[in-house]
Amino acid sequence: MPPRRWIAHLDMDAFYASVELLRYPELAGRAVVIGGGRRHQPVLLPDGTRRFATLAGYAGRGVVTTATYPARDHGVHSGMGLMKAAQRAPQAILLPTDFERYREYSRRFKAAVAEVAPVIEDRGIDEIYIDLSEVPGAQEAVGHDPFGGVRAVAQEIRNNVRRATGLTCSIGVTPNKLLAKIASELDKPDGLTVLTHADLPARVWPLPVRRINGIGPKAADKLAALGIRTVGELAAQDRTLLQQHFGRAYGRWLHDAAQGVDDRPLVTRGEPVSMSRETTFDRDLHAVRDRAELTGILDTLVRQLATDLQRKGYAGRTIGIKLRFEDFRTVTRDQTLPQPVADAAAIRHAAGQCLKRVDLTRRLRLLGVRAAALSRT
DNA sequence: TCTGGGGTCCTTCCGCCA
DNA sequence: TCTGTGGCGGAAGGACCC
Repeated sequence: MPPRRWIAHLDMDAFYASVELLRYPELAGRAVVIGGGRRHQPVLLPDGTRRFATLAGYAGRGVVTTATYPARDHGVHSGMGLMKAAQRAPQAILLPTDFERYREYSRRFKAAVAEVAPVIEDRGIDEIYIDLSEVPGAQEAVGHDPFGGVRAVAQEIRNNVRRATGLTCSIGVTPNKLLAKIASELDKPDGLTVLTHADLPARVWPLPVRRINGIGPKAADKLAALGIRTVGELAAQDRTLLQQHFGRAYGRWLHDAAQGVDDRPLVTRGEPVSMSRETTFDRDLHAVRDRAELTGILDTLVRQLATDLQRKGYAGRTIGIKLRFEDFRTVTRDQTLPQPVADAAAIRHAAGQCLKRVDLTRRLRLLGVRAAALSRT
């Protein structure tokens, strides 16, 4: 008999916030929000304690990157504007993001997982998929629990992550990536959920369609307009009807997803496709009136991108810019060059050419530079 | 008080060419 | 030669995700 396929999805619990709590243990149990700019660093007082900024009176354009669970209880969620978060939880502590530190903990937890199960798909800084099918013991029953073996393996992974980082995570273990991603959220934080297809009607079908990875706000709205709100309601739909409304490929995928069907393999990381730098201004800028300031920002972004490319050993043949106007409309312009480039002067020149092809009547809120069609140098 | 920054992938359109 | 078709690379936009 072929081994049963067991795919785990591991998600670190409130990752950035939890890393910050490791260095500021006095904040444990408090509403803490990570986000905003460089300001709002904690200040070390003469008596050895620290003074933290709070959300009260926050002014500016930032959004919440992560919130601790107590902050979430006040209705604060990632992606929310900090101004709005300040209204909901003015007493919450505000900390700036420290990506260097999060990346370090990310490396640590992934190494801890790899000691137990080496087949890993990277899905960003705080989550991974793991193939447990071939891990010794994973296929065995334990006592009356037919899935006791794989449960034990997942628990061992959780213990190892905890030992290596001091952090908790949540794991979902199922026959595929789609269900594993859903399952890891069912018992968050610090949870372990094992599901098979037999559990679908009871555990997955009652969930809102948004819980399916790949159904975003647009698709969810469109489904709601058809009276489809839960995964179960989606599962009950006729495939051809879904294809009529969502196109052949996406319609079929929706239908499969609701049945828990997903045979995508794990992708053990390949080469990057693009690299970019972008920034949102403190205030909207006008192409003519604020020309000097815009030029300075563009030069900085170009230099950062060139540094990133060179440090990682890549060059890009397609250089592009991204502009966001005051009304949030976004445009991009690309230029493909005869040869890949990685130096600031060449990127700057190409970006300048792209910029000429945009109507710059409206004021701008964001500027970005991108290199694609990457090759190793 | 609106709405960050870094990505991936997909679709559509267009020009070029066989 | 005319017309059609289809592949392909590049460009633009959009949806989605962490």
